[in-house]
Amino acid sequence: MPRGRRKDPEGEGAQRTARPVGLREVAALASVSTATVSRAMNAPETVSPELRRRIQMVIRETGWVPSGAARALATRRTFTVGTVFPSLAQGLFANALDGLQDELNARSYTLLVAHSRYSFEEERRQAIKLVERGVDGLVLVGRQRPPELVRFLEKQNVPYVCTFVFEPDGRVPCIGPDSYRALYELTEYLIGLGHRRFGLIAQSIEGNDRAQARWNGVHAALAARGIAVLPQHALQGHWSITEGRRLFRQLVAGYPRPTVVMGGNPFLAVGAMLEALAMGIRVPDEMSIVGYDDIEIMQEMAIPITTMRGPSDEVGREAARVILRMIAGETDVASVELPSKMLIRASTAPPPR
Amino acid sequence: MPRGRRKDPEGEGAQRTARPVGLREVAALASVSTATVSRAMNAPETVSPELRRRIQMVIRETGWVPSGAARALATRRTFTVGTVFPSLAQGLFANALDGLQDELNARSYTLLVAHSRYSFEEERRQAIKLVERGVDGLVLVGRQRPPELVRFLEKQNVPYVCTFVFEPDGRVPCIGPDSYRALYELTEYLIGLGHRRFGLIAQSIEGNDRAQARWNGVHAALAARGIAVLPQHALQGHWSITEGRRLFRQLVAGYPRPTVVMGGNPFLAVGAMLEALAMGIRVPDEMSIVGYDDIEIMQEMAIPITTMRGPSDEVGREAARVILRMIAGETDVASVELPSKMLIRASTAPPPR
DNA sequence: TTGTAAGCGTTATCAT
DNA sequence: ATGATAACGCTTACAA
Repeated sequence: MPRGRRKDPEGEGAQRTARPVGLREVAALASVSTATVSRAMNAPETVSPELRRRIQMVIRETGWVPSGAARALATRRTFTVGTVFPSLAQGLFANALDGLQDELNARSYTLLVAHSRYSFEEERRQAIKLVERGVDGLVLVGRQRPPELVRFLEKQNVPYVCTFVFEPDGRVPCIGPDSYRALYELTEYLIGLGHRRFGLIAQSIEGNDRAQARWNGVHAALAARGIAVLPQHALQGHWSITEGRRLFRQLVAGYPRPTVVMGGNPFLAVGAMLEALAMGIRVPDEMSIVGYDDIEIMQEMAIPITTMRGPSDEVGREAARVILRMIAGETDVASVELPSKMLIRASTAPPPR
Repeated sequence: MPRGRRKDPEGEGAQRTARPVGLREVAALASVSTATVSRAMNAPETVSPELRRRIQMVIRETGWVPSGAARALATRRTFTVGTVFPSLAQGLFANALDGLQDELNARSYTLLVAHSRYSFEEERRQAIKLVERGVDGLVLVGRQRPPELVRFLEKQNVPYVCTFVFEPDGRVPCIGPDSYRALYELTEYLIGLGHRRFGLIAQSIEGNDRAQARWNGVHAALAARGIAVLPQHALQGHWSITEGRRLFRQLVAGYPRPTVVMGGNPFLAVGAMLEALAMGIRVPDEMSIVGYDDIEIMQEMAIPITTMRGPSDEVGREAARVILRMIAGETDVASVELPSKMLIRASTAPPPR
């Protein structure tokens, strides 16, 4: 005769650990059924004002807090959205996270976060963990990921969106700037100024389709004009101001010098600018410098830096809206392209002579 | 004769929406009881290798993912920690979040985030929401908060820690730098250099006990030497580089000028420095400038800025460790002070003449 | 409008 | 070592 967990509610056994109040206690105290309490919470209009009042009182008095786990189990919804970002500390993602949280909060969703450290394998692990936790939807970064993960998400029927990219192929909504086009345009502007010798300093594009798309945009624009980049004029490294200085130094050490240097992110651009100033290179007369994306310091420097500003908190906000629509069951959710904006500042001019 | 939800598992009704595989299906396919499958997951050593193998196979084949909600309901644990930070986008908090996530992830906990936008009321709401979601513990910022919230957390028995502060009073663990002492020391250093006329630019300290503690430290150090700050030399505003410039301009417009300007955060300090350079004020000969906390640009500027570096990702890491210990039921968890470090750079020197 | 009770998918107790 | 089953705390179909 198997018995399972002992029942004994208010039986002889003097319970030492007073069970926390639950829906049942509230119902009992308000002299209604548990169903009514539940309705009073989730569909107040279906409960008579009188009962509603009584129930509210009891809830207040007892300080009852409904159990999310129980609710999730019963409804199969957690009202929770998960994100796997490469990093949480980088300005770009931190801003997006902030926007995401803002928008989710407004619809009383909660945000679960994880980071992948730019590793696909880690992204996969984290995403799976989030699905186990029961997230209703997922916000990921980039369009590229292991097919294994994609299959998993499809099988589990977890909706997700890709952010910071815009490569609509109709399968999964993308929310972000079209980095390719943004850099294509920025490059065209520079070509228009007369530049022909380009120097490129970028963070490593390995496992980073956003960075990849940016460089593709640059090269495409150059190729369209028959311009080639000298091998020693295309450098990759880490991302930081210090790294920007280092790469810039390396770039201008040889001959011929580029007439314009493009930084793949704001830090590299700031580093390049600082190093140029330190080396006594006159910007923009001797050399132009541009960046990608915008941080406050770029426009506050002695010579403000021309750049293409991407939307980052707006990516978060829009991603929230889109994923919520998918969760709500909408089937025709489209990708949304968020515009980048070219900010022409003092760091760019026609090449010397 | 009430019936509740219809049961009919594999009854006549051809279920169109195939129920997702669950523990039961796995158990059936492996020809074991659900209890055994559960054990194979949570205490493998208590299950015979043979069954373990069989179960693993079935799990792999079916792609079963355990339901976090059900598990949470049964165990009353979610393996989830929540945070309510004033902002997610600010470098300080973004770093802490990153460290927190890192450390939690290593112990397979997941992080739920919310932000309060520096509002106590919002902090309260968010914290309650997180508790409803079932977080096992909470990481908050600062020592000060509505007693209502404190009571709530105590009543619900949710452990929490306070970060970015160190004011151990034995009740709740604090993890952070002693900002008061940090700025006390920085100020003493400046006094030691000979400075007597201090200019202070800070972000608003309203509802921000960390910023408050910093200024208290400055004023205490000054008071200890009988130094007073002129009213027009203590300015408050927003936090940003632009704001730093604005406040600095305002500060030096009058007479007498301070011989040293202290910025309450890295952005204000950078702004002050940029404005000083733009105005042709020679730093540090004519005027010294210091900041609080450290961001990369501070040491990369033409004149690197002296500052007191606080630990920010370490705050996250340590907070994770401490809250996990509390969740584990440890009762004697102490506060931990994380050291600040004075970084003397080129922006400070004795006052002119 | 309100009540009854089954069911959500696990874990854990007890018996074997 | 394994199995049977109650319990976790809600929601909801159906009946009244």
